[in-house]
Amino acid sequence: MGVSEQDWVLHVDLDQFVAAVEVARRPWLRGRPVVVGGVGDPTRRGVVATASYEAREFGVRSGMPLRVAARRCPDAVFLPSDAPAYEAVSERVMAVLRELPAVVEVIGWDEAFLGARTADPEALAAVVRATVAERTGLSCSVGIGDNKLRAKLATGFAKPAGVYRLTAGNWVAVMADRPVTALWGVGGRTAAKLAGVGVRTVADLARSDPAELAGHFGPATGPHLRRLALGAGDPVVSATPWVARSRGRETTFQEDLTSVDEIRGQVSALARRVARDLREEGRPAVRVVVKVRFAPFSTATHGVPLPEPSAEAEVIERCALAALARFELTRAVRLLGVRAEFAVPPDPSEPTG
DNA sequence: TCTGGGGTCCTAGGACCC
DNA sequence: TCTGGGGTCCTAGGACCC
Repeated sequence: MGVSEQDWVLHVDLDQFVAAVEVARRPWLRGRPVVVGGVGDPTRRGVVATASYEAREFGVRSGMPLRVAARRCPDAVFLPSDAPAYEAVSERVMAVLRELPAVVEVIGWDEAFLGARTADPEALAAVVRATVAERTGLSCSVGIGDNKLRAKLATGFAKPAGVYRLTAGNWVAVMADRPVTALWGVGGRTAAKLAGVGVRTVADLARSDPAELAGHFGPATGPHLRRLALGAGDPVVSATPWVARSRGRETTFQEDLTSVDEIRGQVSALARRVARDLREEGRPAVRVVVKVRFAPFSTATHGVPLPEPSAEAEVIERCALAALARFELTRAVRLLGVRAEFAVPPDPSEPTG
């Protein structure tokens, strides 16, 4: 053996996944700007879930209001989100990945970590890309790293349809001068707060004092931010399936709600919908949380514990209405949500009695 | 520009207990 | 009188991600 084998993390991310699924079943859309989101009507409330690369050329980005997307790209084809279709395709892709010589950890519809021991991770990445393309018709990008953080960030440099390696060896050269938002887990709010103490780049953050960061961001988050800037991350890929902590449903109304009776009725409907999801999953909830977004855009939540674990529609509904009763419903409501929380799964590292 | 829907995790403050 | 010091649990809010 000429080259020594080593443990690698590969991050596989499907290119413009949702748009690609839609184009696959409507081949005449290939090459056109496609925007998926909301109910597929840019004159109504909703945001962009995914834009095809052709639409991105016009400055359309995910999270952008659909009406803004329509202004930037009037010729785009607007489609509604079809979650069940994307879930079905996602499952096929993950099944294909599991046939490869690697441990597969699914982290979303369109992405997964692969753990593998190999002397040539680029060769494995090429096999992943070719196999996914051949078996599903979808294009993906692959990031190679010595931990999950670096592999995930590497994918950003690999896109579209490429492969990139980011390790301790090139971390400083590639990342040091980038803004802190280049890190996975640092968003605009944290970046603004960091800028307030003179920290703008990944290098700035890497040389910050963890204790000082703890003072600004909390005992866990502060030091964690600095570890991110150093490129430190979890190197272990696990195939153990994820156990959900909660299930919820929420709706933004096309017209704000002002009638208390109507608000109650909508919360009842959402609660019954959640209860159905719980029964299909076969897991009882222990707590129900109601979310209210008032016009123009302020959000509050109230929750109530269930008297005992339950997935019964009557129980979930009654508790949701009890939670709703704790709000002062004096303003117009643009969104209502109901979320059911499960009992926290036992921590396998804790010894039991 | 006017802001979806699905989630997860962390933090701070108050309640409560000894 | 003018008031400890923790530890733990619960809740609401905030930040982030896809």
